[in-house]
Amino acid sequence: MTDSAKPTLLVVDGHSLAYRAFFALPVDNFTTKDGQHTNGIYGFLSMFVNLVKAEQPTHLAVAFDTSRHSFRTDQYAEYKANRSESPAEFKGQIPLLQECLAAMNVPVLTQEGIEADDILATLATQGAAQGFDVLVCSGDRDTIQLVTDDVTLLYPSVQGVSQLKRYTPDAVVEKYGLPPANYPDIAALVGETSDNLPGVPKVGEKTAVKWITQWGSLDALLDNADKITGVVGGNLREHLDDVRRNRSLNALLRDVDLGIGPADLAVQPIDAQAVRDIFARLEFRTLLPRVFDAVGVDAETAAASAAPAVAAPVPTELDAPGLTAWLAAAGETEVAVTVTIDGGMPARIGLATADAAVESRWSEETAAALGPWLESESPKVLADAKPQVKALRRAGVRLRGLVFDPILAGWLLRPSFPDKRLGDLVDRYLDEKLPEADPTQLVPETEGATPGQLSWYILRVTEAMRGELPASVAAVLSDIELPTLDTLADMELAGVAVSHEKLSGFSAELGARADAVAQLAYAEIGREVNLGSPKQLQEVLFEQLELPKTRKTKTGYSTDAAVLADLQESNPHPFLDLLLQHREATKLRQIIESLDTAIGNDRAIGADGRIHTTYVQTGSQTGRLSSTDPNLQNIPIRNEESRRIRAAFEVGEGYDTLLTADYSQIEMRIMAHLSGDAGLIEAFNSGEDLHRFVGARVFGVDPADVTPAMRTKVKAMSYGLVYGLSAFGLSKQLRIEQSEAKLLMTEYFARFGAVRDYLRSSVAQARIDGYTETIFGRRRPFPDLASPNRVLRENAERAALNAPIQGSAADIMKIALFRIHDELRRRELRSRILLQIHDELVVEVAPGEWDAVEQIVHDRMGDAAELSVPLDVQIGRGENWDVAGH
DNA sequence: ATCACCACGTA
DNA sequence: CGTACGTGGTGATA
Repeated sequence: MTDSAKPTLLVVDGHSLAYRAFFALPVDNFTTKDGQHTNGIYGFLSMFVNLVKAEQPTHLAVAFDTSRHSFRTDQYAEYKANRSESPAEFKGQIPLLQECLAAMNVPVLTQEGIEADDILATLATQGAAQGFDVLVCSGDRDTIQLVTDDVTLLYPSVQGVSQLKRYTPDAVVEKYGLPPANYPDIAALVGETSDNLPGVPKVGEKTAVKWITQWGSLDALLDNADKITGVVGGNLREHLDDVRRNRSLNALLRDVDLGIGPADLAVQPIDAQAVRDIFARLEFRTLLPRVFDAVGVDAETAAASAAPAVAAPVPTELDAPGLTAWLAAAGETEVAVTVTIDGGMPARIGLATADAAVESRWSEETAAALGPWLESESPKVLADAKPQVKALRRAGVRLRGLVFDPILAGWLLRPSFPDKRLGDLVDRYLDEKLPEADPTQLVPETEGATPGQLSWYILRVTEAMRGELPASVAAVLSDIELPTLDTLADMELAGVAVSHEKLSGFSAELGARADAVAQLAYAEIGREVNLGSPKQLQEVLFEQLELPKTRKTKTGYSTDAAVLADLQESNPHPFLDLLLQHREATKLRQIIESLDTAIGNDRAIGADGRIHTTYVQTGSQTGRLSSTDPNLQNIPIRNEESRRIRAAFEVGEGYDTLLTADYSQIEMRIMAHLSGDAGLIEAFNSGEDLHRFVGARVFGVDPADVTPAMRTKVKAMSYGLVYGLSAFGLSKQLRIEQSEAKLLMTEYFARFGAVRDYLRSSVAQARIDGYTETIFGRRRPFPDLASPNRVLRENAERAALNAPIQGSAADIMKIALFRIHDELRRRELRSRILLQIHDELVVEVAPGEWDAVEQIVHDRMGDAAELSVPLDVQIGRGENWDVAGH
């Protein structure tokens, strides 16, 4: 039992315990979606938080080995030489575990040439001398020698890392028959297989203890070795040097110069935000509350632990004249604005400057007082501005002067785990807790922040974030994202007209076909199964029909379309084709149904015969938009039948026609620009079809002699390049031998070598910087480029190779998007942008405006960026999206 | 109800 | 063993 008056020092051998956890926990249950194994990290942290909670140490450190090399291997090259290389799946976990500990503000100690246990021994010795109760936690038996009245060893049992056995001096005597200080003597005689230290043959623990007890010490025993009788006596005499060597090596260093001592290891409050971040990356969910619990902070208040929160001002409720006066006083200072929304319309509005907050109900009078200021260039900050901008527009107010949106800024800073709510940003950048009402309570204990208070927080978060925004990222925010936000609000409000009649007719047709095909399929196999269930299909295909097993998935064997097509080729069966037909019909029908229910589904607008998607501006890691509710960026186009869906997207009433505009090969053009490859640049400047031009070069023929097969091959190669395609992937896609794919790549790079050089150097630069950058300065971090896990690292390499290309294309499209929007408005044209599908725009053109609109769209897309190759824009026109898209 | 997984639509 | 997304069904969990 520890004396509660004494401070408690807990020192842990991180490496050995994580290694035990690695083997104790099934790796399959502890792997992130990217493929990072986390079982060792999880097991260690799980044990560690239990330990901290149970022991309540006042001082704490975790030690790690630096490498296999140490002063012991210098003395004896065979030391631990029998140990096999630790698995790669484990190695990669140590740096991540150290990151977790750093986030928890737990000191991580390492020393070149010194093993973790020597660090433990040094700290334990110093701690005991300085009046600490010391707890040593290690999986290495040599640490038994450290046990004294002041030092207790916690040793993992064979059952697992969570069961720790306490070794006090009494417990050591009970188990080994000798006091802790003599344990190394026994170990030296017996030997330690795991350290590759052979002992005296035929001498086990029993004999060793007997000898030491008899002679009092190892030295005395060795001095009197000639007095030992029998075979073991002879063995001892023959292995005296081994025993001396073992004893020398198993003595832990107690005087390592660590530069710090036990007193420097006082337990620190954890960095709750950092813990959340690293746990999110490792996909640990249940561990988070346990960590907060162990350190005495509950998860909800953890964020507020460090800094004392400044109380938000109590906002003053103002009427219309009050608002006018307040705004006049605010002048041109930056004001944060929060609009609450009810039924799509503004309900309340809160305004804040650095030292004051006011708010008001939205009414005709207050709107009239606020309108001119909201529509002025006076600088404003809104968090997640788009829905608020939309609500204001519905109320007839066009917000201008938006200079910052912390949600967008947060996404630009960390696109992989964007903070979605203001509360997340308050946690991260202010280290405070945003007051939020508990939605589960009818009468919440804590009131949620009011709009005025929210605005006050927004302003403070903004100030904190500006300090962290690199200039190039700040420029992306103000020059690209904020103007885009404004445009997207109008696009979402406009919506796109979709014909319910066309859709419902087609849906019924497909439904009837799906049913008929299903009946035929059932007949083929003699029973009814759920054709939508991969699990049931596996039974049919691989058990009943005994078709060859296909690509493995996590839960069995794949039944996807590519696999079924392969099966149809090798083992033709009518069921396969029927299944494919059924899949196609049901998939199309499902898309149609979801579109149909989305028509006029926007509560705020009512049924207007149009679909209003939501563009998620923070929806990608590369800078692209995403589209939800419904997703209008994945409407089918590939085959004739699916185009009937596009035909249902029509020009709306009061408008004349739809215009589609798309960039042709924008990513390859960006590649040409970034790589500066003379051949590729020439290809785009020549006016020749890109793939024909490239094909001619690669195959050494005239452009006119490039066959369709050649064109297909170089086209696949060109597109694949942007994604980091391998020879294996290329051969699979083109269904050619790997050797041929390899040859194709060789020939391609022989002609377009600068492309390869660029791709390589861009990944290399990302490895140095830790992030990639688009032409316009948008960044994307890639921590996994440094991972020792090959799969993880190579995935990161491909994504890093793609990010500047896809991201630059997204930047260019956004620039074109808002410039078109702005010019249409400036010239007071009624025509409006409806949709953005990454490299395509759909515009609704008002009567008499075609020529002007076509010109604007073409030119603004064409001159959105100045590259070393032209940006080619294809324009289409028609009464519906299908026709216009041709 | 919520989650993971599979499958599949787009650029 | 090619990047970036969102949706919907199934089947296993709670």
